[in-house]
Amino acid sequence: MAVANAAVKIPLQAPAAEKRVRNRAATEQAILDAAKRLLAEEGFQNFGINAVARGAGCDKQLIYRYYGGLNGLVEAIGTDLGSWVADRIPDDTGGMFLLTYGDLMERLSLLFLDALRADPLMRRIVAWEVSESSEQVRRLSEARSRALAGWIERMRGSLAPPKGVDAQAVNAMIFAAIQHIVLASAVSDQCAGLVLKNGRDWEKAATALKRIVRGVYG
Amino acid sequence: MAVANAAVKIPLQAPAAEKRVRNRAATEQAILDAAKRLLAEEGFQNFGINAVARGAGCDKQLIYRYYGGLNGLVEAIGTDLGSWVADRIPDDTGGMFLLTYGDLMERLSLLFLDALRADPLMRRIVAWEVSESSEQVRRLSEARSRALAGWIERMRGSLAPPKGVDAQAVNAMIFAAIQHIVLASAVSDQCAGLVLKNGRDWEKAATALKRIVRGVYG
DNA sequence: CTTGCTATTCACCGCCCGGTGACAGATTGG
DNA sequence: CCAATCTGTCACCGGGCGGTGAATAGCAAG
Repeated sequence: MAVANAAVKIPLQAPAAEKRVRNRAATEQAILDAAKRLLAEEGFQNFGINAVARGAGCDKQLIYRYYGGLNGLVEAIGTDLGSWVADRIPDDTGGMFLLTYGDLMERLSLLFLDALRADPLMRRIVAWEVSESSEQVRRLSEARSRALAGWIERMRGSLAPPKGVDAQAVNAMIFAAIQHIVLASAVSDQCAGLVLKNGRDWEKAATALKRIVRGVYG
Repeated sequence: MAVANAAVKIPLQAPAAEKRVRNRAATEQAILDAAKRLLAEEGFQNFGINAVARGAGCDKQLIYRYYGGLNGLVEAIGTDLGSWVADRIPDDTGGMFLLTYGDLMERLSLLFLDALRADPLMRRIVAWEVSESSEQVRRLSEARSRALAGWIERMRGSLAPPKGVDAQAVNAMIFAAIQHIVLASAVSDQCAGLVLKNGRDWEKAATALKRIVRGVYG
């Protein structure tokens, strides 16, 4: 009764309903999309040539041809990141008047918190950043950093931080806190003993964040 | 003059100067040490049965026999973590009188910052925690969390947080900030645009941290 | 010495990975 | 029509992984 030949292939991906059309641009896009999807959903751990090719429903050879391998593909993701960020974080003040630097930082913090919570790809990239120091991830990290810095710069306008406070260091701390708390919660629904499951939990976190910002910038 | 047989073994690890003595306890310890060393130095990415066995200079079969596989070994690392923490973070107040909750949190923050900076194993574990949600890492995470909570509890003594502040949430933010900034700096010498190379850079970070704590707790 | 027991090693399996060379079908230009 | 080119597929390689069954080397008691 045993199956004669062991190698029964299971069609894991791309049920083949749609026939592959010969179209390089579309294939490139499919590969890039698959890469982003895979990274966002599975994380960087199982991110590889074979997995991306499977996800894109094409042969891995095409990834070498069109992107020059994984490195090039990751770089392409990085290039996308700019517009990606711009699409997901509002650029205006949301109809509020930001009178003080404290107003600004409070708003930036909360926006960044929500944006990161809602963006699995960005989360995976941040997790990657703190886990590995390869050239690949460094490029990605720089792209992300640039996009973020640009956003902050645009929002800042002409507001200047108060004297006597090392705003750069303090802000780095604040953004670090946001990133870590979001990463930790995405993986285990808690961070340093603080449960972060439902909306009420996150309200507490947001309140704490505001308190910290206001404590420093008034 | 070529060597007849191709398989010239290069003695990568354990130069064989010391002959393996038949001693189960010692071997178990060697395996555990190798695992911790490997995890601390290489990170969780290439952490596996084969690598640990190589590092310990013994056969991987022994890891299965003595620890029941990688899971058991990781669990053993977790068990160690309690004493590990106790050895590395001072338990007393360092001769200072902590009069207020702000005093306490300032001191805890700085101690934790330094301890984490000095402990690569702990850093790798934290990075692991935010990158993967397997059962393995969950155990490790819990062990770390417990050890840390115990330490804080011991240090806290009878000091109570001020009313009107959600100390748990705020503290989670503060510890999150510390963890992320240390992780990021360990990998890329910077975090959110803030350079963190030499001691002066870290003084800035510490000052910012104090400012944040004092801003909240006075 | 022989008989066990225990610690340790060895050989091997199947699997998936990254990477490459050769091939097949469509499209285009002369 | 043929030839060149482009897009896409396939088969294969070496290597490392996790995992397992069997053999071997040292010790201890009888």
